[in-house]
Amino acid sequence: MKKLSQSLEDYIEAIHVISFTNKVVRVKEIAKFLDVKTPSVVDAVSKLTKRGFVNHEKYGYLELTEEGKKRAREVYGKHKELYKFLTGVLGVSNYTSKKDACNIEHYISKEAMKKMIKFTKFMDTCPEGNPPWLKNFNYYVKYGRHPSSCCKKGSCG
Amino acid sequence: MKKLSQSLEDYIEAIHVISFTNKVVRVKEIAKFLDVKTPSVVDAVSKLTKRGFVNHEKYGYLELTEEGKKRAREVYGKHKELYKFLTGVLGVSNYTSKKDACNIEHYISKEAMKKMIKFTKFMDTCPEGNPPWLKNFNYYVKYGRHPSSCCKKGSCG
DNA sequence: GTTTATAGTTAGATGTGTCTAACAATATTA
DNA sequence: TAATATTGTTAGACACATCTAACTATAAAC
Repeated sequence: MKKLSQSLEDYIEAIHVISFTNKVVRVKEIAKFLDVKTPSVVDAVSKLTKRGFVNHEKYGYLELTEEGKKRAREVYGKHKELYKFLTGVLGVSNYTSKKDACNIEHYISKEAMKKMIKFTKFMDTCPEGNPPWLKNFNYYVKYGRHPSSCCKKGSCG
Repeated sequence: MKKLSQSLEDYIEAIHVISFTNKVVRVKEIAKFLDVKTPSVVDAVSKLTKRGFVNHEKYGYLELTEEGKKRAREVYGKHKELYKFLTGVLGVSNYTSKKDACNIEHYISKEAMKKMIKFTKFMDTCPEGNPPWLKNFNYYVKYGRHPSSCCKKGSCG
């Protein structure tokens, strides 16, 4: 897989996400989305075009190539899963989880990501519904100790 | 708290960690530790000196100021906690956990870090010892399904 | 169909972080 | 203590990512 800087990955991801809601993607939209000025976008897009991730006709619309889409799905997939884990498992606020996911998505390994996804799924597929250990963790966060029922009578870890 | 780039944080952390085992810290050691050339170290150290994180006499030894030590402990603390979480909770390999911790330590928020530390502690202080949910998670990773005992007879989430 | 507004581009500057090559200071050792 | 080896520094180059200001192309309005 070709190496891309965090910055270029962000541009690809931005194009991907913008195209969920907009029929076409324009330079200006990307600038707004990433909070940068348009010349920065033009620069980045030109690099991405050269490297085969983006199609772009001068003064026209932008779109991801197949390779670009693939990469965007990878990065955005990590984003979503990180967000789910941070909010759903650790109970981090939505705002912070989003920010953290935006950063961490560029750095976390495939291996760790897989395990994290597994963990979220392990939680979501609990036969009991809301898993006892999650309730116990939330209790632990709130009161700084395990609930008295925790691990007594084999109730939960 | 003053802002520092990932790179400069790495230099501070390197000085901190090297000083665990070496009486004195030298430019060459940092270069080896971070796998960069010595001019890069000199550059970074000069910036850190100007900004009050490092004391350095030309051609002499290096040491962190009080502010530098404080920052180093913060960053390295995150590193250790991330490592513990990745290996201990998610079961990521030692090698990958170390690499991931090295990157993520610069980006993760205080809020998420706090929750993550809580979670590790929640695991470590389980009255049962090894928490049932962790065993169940490992089972889930291995076999792709919850063990039959899971959440039956109130055994565990 | 001109004029005006909007969007996109180019040129040039800045800041960061890295490198190689050449040079300077300290440490080692003969 | 003079020669040599090691370590540290400086100078200059390059890549990346951003910006402002000036310019150009397309779109909208009159």
